Amino acid sequence: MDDRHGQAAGNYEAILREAGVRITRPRRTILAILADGEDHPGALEIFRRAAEIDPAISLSTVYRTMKLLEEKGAIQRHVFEGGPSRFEQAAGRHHDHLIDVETGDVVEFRSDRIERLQEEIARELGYELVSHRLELYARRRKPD
Amino acid sequence: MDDRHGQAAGNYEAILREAGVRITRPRRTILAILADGEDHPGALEIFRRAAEIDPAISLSTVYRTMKLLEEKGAIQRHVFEGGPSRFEQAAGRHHDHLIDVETGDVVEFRSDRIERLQEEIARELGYELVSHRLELYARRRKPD
DNA sequence: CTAGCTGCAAAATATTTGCACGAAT
DNA sequence: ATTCGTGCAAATATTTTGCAGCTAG
Repeated sequence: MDDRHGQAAGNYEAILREAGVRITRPRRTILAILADGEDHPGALEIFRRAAEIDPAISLSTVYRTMKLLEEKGAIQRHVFEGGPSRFEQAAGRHHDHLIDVETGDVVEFRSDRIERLQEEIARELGYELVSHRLELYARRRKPD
Repeated sequence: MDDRHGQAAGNYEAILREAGVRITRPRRTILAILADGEDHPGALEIFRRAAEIDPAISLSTVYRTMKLLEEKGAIQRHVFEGGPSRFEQAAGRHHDHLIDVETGDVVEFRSDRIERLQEEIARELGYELVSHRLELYARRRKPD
């Protein structure tokens, strides 16, 4: 079965444990939310969802945990046009994002051709590619 | 001759005048800086350069002017990873950016192939492309 | 036990805005 | 003259941090 998410929750804990980091109550709560989410929530949204489970949790802890997870490579941070940071599980292979400009929804996609072209361009300019960011801002096509 | 910049300064004024906007001292100062710059300065950097010419200028005015110019389509705003907004003249044809992760320098490039692929991907996903953002974060290749 | 976490409040960063005065048309 | 723009200070939004108490290992 494709229990990508339930699996990922355990995976997060494993990653943190291995890094010698304590598994605390707030962290477990946040991890569960990340593992559950099909979307790309921001810090505040994660905080809201976490507060429902454990009202004692603080926004600072959400931010601290996100930073920690990002450093450990467990999640990825995205900053789409004019908005706050939003997060997603790092599990799965690399992909880029299409953002629905009307709803804010995010669609993931991947193009090996574009990936290759990027490497090529960087090389041509005398650089070594470290990372990249490709975002398509688009509007759902109406069948006219 | 390729007096892209001197020309652009006048161009800015024309754009603003046409929009029924007053050409004031601070605006003229900021416009001159934009027209001059070969780089992608942020609001604070523009403010610093402007203050050298006219110490009375305020940071608010820089922000207000940038917003105005952006609305009029005279400049483009970029928000690169983890930094404040940076601006560039909208003149010239579309291009993407490679950011030197060590120095923050920006190299402009353009790839018709990538442009086409993006259109294609959006269409395949059932969307109509509105705009996009492609940034390559890279490090200068050392000749080993 | 005790180093690492947490919540809270305050700071930091980037940007926007209300207001009374001054300048452009 | 009148409207629009400015500087200043205060407000906003997002994220980070100092600190004293709490807790996981």
